Amino acid sequence: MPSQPPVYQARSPALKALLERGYFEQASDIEAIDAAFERGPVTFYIGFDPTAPSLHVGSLLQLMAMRVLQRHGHRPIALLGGGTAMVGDPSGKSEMRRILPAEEIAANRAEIIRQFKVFLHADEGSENAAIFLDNAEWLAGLRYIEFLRDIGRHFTVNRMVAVKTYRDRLDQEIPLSFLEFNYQLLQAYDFLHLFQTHGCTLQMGGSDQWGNIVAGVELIRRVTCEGDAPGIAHGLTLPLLTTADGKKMGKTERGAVWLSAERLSPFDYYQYWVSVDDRDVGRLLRLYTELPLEEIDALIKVEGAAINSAKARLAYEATRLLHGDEAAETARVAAAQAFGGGEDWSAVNLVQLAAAPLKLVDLVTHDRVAAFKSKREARQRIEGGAVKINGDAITDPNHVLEASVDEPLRLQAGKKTRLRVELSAAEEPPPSSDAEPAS
RNA sequence: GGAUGGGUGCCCGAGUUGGCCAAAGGGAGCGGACUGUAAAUCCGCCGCGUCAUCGCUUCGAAGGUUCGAAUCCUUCCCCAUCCA
Repeated sequence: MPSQPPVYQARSPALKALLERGYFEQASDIEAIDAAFERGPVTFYIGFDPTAPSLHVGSLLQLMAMRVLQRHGHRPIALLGGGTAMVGDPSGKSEMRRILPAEEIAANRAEIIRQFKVFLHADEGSENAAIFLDNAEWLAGLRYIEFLRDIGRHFTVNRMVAVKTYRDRLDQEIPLSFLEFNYQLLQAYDFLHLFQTHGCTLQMGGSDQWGNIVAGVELIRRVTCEGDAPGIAHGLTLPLLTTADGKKMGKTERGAVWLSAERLSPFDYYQYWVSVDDRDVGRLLRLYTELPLEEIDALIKVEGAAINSAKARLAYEATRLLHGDEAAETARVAAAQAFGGGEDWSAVNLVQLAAAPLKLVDLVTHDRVAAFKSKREARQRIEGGAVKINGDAITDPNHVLEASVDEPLRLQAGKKTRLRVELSAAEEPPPSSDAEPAS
């Protein structure tokens, strides 16, 4: 059973904000964390997995929480798991993950750090400027024997096996490799390292990270209690978001909702938020925007279709935070026109193709449009009335489109695809060139 | 290394007396209707193909038997459990 919503009355503004906005799931010692927040700036960290070329809205939740704390004067460390990524976190996974080559992980790093910087300030000279680190720095050079002796001895397998992540895997008799089994030690070691080198006393993470986080808290206690100044560290987890219909937040069939504009245009990002389930709007406004709570309450206190304006606001604010005012405004206008039956699509994405005359099926499956997966499917959908041009359904897949002279075609394909298409005459077809580029 | 049970389409999961299997069923997804760019519901689609009662490629891999194989044989690879 997930723990009940905490009734804890926070004294520190920082914790209060986390609680009110819904970022809190559970903590190792909530009162101590509260007290620490009150006492002064706390250095805290969250680890991010660099196995994808961009973060997505799942990790955005963590960033938003960090942002809240940073705004309250605490110092965030965004840790890139370049080292642990080579091991692979088994948390919440039923199968061993593909292990990425080091080069690929390194290639993802720059983009992810860029995204960190959108949400966390790292201003020179600021007390609580965010710090960006990669645990490959200290993990890559670890020596096995030393690690076992210094760190490994603080862990008992009995305890490790009791951790939910591992226990589930064992109970279900799904193989858990020794490699994965070590993940927890490495993450605990990260925390210890940050504790010792940066005075980091709080680790946060998704609720699936609970076991790993607690392991770090305990490791710090064990290691430091041997010295003269026992150290105390804490852990706090954020809820694992699921949408009202029970799916993981941020996953669509078209893939994850990426933060990178190259992988998901601001318009599509905006669209993601506009089309969330009614029941999720309030929660998402609290988590993914910085609107005051009273304003959010007012927005969602409406009946029926009026909730759409709250969604529009959610989409606008979320897009603004990530892509900036201008992109958000463009997306807003484009969406309002394209989906509101407007004819002014000037803000809608424009695709220019030099391919006229072109059959409708070919247009709709063109790489640059990609509304349907295959021609076969496209044909079926077209015949079913899924495609409209300039507002009129066209049900003949072989309908031929000529070059658009005056203004681009307004193409509607299925529920979500809205594009402007500028068709110009095809260039001289390369004479059946098998003259492939010499390579 | 040995024994046993397995590897089917995005996922789960039928199918193994050889043809009626592009492969049941469910889920997910997609499209349509209804709506509010929501949910629920209903209908349709759901390997690919120049648009097809046609073709091509799929049932771990490679061969083989056969008029014909996901279904039989051989070898190999992988996974799980137990034993060493």
